Amino acid sequence: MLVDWNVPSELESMSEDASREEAVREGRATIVDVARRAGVSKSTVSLVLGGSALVAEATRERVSDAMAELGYIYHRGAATLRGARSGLLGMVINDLSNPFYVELAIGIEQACQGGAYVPFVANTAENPVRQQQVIRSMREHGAAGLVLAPAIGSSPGELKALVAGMPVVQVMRRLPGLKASIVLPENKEGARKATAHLIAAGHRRIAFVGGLTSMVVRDERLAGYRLALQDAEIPFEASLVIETMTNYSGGEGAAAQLLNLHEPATAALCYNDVVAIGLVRALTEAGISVGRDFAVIGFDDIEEAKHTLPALTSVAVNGRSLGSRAAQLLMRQLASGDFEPETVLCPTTLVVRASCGVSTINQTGAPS
Amino acid sequence: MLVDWNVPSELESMSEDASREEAVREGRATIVDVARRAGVSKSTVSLVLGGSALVAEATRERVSDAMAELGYIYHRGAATLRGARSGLLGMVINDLSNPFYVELAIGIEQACQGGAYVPFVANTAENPVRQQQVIRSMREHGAAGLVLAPAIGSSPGELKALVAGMPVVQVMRRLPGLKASIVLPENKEGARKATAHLIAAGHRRIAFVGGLTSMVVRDERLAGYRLALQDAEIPFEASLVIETMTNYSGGEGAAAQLLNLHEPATAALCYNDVVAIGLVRALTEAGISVGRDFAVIGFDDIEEAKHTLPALTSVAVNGRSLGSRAAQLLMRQLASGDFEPETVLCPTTLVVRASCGVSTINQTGAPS
DNA sequence: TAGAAAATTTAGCACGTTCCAATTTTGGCG
DNA sequence: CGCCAAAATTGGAACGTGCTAAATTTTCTA
Repeated sequence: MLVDWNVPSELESMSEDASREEAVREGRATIVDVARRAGVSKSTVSLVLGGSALVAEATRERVSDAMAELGYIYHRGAATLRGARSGLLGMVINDLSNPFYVELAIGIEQACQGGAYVPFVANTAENPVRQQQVIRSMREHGAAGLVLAPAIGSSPGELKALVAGMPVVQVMRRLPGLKASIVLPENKEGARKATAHLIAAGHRRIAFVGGLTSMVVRDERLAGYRLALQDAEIPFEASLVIETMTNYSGGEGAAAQLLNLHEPATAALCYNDVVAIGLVRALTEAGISVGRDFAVIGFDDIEEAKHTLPALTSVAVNGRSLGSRAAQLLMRQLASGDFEPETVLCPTTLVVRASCGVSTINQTGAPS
Repeated sequence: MLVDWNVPSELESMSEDASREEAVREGRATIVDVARRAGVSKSTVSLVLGGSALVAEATRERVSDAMAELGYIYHRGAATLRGARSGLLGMVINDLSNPFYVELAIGIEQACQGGAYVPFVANTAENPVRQQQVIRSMREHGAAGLVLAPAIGSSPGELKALVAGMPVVQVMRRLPGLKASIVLPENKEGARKATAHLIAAGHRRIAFVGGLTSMVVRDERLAGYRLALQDAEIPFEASLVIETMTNYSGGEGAAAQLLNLHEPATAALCYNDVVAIGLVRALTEAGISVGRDFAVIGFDDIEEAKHTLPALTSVAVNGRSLGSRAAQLLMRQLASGDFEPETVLCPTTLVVRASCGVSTINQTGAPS
């Protein structure tokens, strides 16, 4: 069904010769309409649009006025057809209901502000099928490149064909088979630092809570956790590692398991802040004072972490800067035409707040 | 700078006659390439793409195979040029760092799942200038319609010209001069209900916290608050209305003001949950037990509200359904071609949790 | 003021698609 | 076997823009 585009907005004061033709025009004004109105050729209008230095100041002004009067809107579809860049950057995000990925998206957006690109977000909701659709759709619309936070269970094989010849920057998760750049937080080192902090505070029964075995990021964080234990010569204990969904309820469900252990945990490093907040909540409801009787550390340092009670100690990943880095990398690759994969590791910082119950006194204490 | 598109992906097994030509081809495969490979004309390929019933089953299959082999990607730019719908729905959101608007965006996304449209998010960060840019960019890319959560301070005049002839559905905020549909929560009634609830619990010093006078939504919620007071014959007191930024810090800052009043407040209805959470946090830190000594009610019922301590009582707006409604309305208008403005009011529900300290005992108590 | 040089403007094709009208193929039936 | 209708396929003209090469105008130089 064809809808009537247009409805030429109220134009006052047209020159008499132009008005006849414009009254007849259907659809949006084109470069040719502008040209006619300004009394130049369409080539000149095209030059004005491109900001070319070739066109005389007076002409440029006349053309600009004509564009304003006609409510001219540039037709990018036509331009890409001719080979121009679309100026679209696709961002394919696996879970927008997770605040961390929202931060990531905002970071990407911010990085695009100055540049010539407009970001274009889609949420795959961890659904590989939807991810395929979304990426295809972005290509169809001529996206110049992709920032991809892959959905769990994406198959690199299918993606490979879909993104052939287009630069892709992965964030957070690495898809093994995909030849593409990647921007990652220092997951392992961050988890190591956090765990070491708990150990330094005297904890020895430290749990790792959240995520599922299939998740690459979790593996990295878990590896950091194990490394810290190893450094402190504390034996690793499988029962202290709890798999959950990575949402609030996941964390809430883990509380009981931690407390019912034969020898209960006294501290937990969580896969991310959302899980940690759920855990804190459930522990508090169970009558345990988090920060005094039990230490919890999260991961990501989302905005919300500052505003829980007690405020959550967290390994700060800074989603915004991660997103910005990814977008910048992508834009740089687009500008240079060199799509050689790069890996960018973003440092993590342990932000100590009340939930791990470590006052400055303990921080300098002996490591057990 | 022109970048090399393409890099034709590894194609195995081509028929000998086709291989010569394809080896030479630059750029992405076109409908003509597919046609050649399948041994049909480009018109037939176009019909296959359109799912036309005209084309014979055997032919359709041959064409589909050719498309798969060549990694053909539909070029929407070219199609819109010829008059086809772009299939793009623009979503212009004022503040993606507010979880409520994220919910809204997710709702829009979900509504688009089945349909023929792909949503296209942009965050204006409450910046009217950026909003202009973003809307312009969306038009340039051929967006068929817009869901618009207007930035504070948007000027309807400028927008009007920009969206002329394109259906727009506003959400949450109404721009006075703009002739466009709008989807709104029942702000006034929701605020009235919440306030009445506090009054029924015995409170008489009830504050309204958050937002700035220029905000239309706030005016509506404030009106509901005043209405409830009036119904209970409690005089309105200007010092109980506190303006703040609509973020966590805004709520935090309000706590001191509320407690330092000549006659301190005992309850607060907040402009939104984010403000409410900030307020709860600051009150708790000041040693006040929220839910027992002080009642707080938020607005929006974001996911986070369930997970604070105490859990936050809130007027549930359901951002997702609001977003879905908006997207559905827009798609319906696009399908029918009838852009007559409509107003959709979404009901709100008071979700009672611990932060307003009302056990069932108090709920039935006398109203003052 | 002619002629050259510089500055500015323009004609026209190409891009990948859709749609219309026209053509070819198929199948049924006398 | 021929004819006709229905089914399937096709050629070619747009659509709005960018770019190249060429045309035109203006400015400068002698």
